[in-house]
Amino acid sequence: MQRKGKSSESNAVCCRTATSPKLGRGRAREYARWFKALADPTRIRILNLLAANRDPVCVCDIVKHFPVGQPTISHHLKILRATRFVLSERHGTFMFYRVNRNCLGEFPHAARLIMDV
Amino acid sequence: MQRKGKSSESNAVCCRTATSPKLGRGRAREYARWFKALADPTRIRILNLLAANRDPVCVCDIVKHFPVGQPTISHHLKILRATRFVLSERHGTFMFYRVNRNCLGEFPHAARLIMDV
DNA sequence: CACCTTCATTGATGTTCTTCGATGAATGTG
DNA sequence: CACATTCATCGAAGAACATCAATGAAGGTG
Repeated sequence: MQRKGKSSESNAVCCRTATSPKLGRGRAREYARWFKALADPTRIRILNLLAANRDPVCVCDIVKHFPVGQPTISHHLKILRATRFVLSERHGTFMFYRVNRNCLGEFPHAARLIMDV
Repeated sequence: MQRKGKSSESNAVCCRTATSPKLGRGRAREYARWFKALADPTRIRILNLLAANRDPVCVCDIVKHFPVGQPTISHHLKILRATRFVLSERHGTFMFYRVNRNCLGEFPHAARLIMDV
């Protein structure tokens, strides 16, 4: 590579050397996991359903609105809970889920950390 | 929550019926694709590298900062470009990439559409 | 205590994703 | 025009993912 200085010195290849990313590999992995939780249409709509309901919703009621089985919904809920997008509480046999509205504020924050100077 | 008519009729299972998601399936797929573009640590760090450089950066300069090959970087750039997270322009043999800062504003917007009432 | 309901977990299957090496296309250089 | 360089694309391999049917666990009901 080393496209050579027409005269001499510059051993810069194409352009000038770029500044490295500031985000460490660990933190990038964290963010990726966070975004990956939203990288599925069903999960996005589960989140949207929960947001549309003021009160917590139980799993069987969520299942009714989607063309996938209950184990799949449980799987998605587990991912959403692990990333803090939803919160859960149990009442007897029932598990009630609700959206974690604190997450709303984290979006601009994450965006700034990744894409801002 | 409608714990089922102790006496008779109500065949409602657990609670009261929940409101359906407002986001259509098509739009949810769109958003999922958008978030999926950020669901990889390498892509997040590429974005962060481009954001850290005021001037556009060429592919070979990006490659230098990552432990993956040039075809892989090109693949990631293609995804980031398709989702408008980065913009590109060519100069001779070189392709220069830069972050699309307009995307910053889209994060809170998307979050509100999905998670807000 | 036997039974039912709700939900989570397991194991399997097909699809999608990340990565690689090899190749191709476009452009510049002697 | 022959050759080198930059970058994109292709095909393959392995990992990760979404989904399902079956099963398990926890709690309520008679």
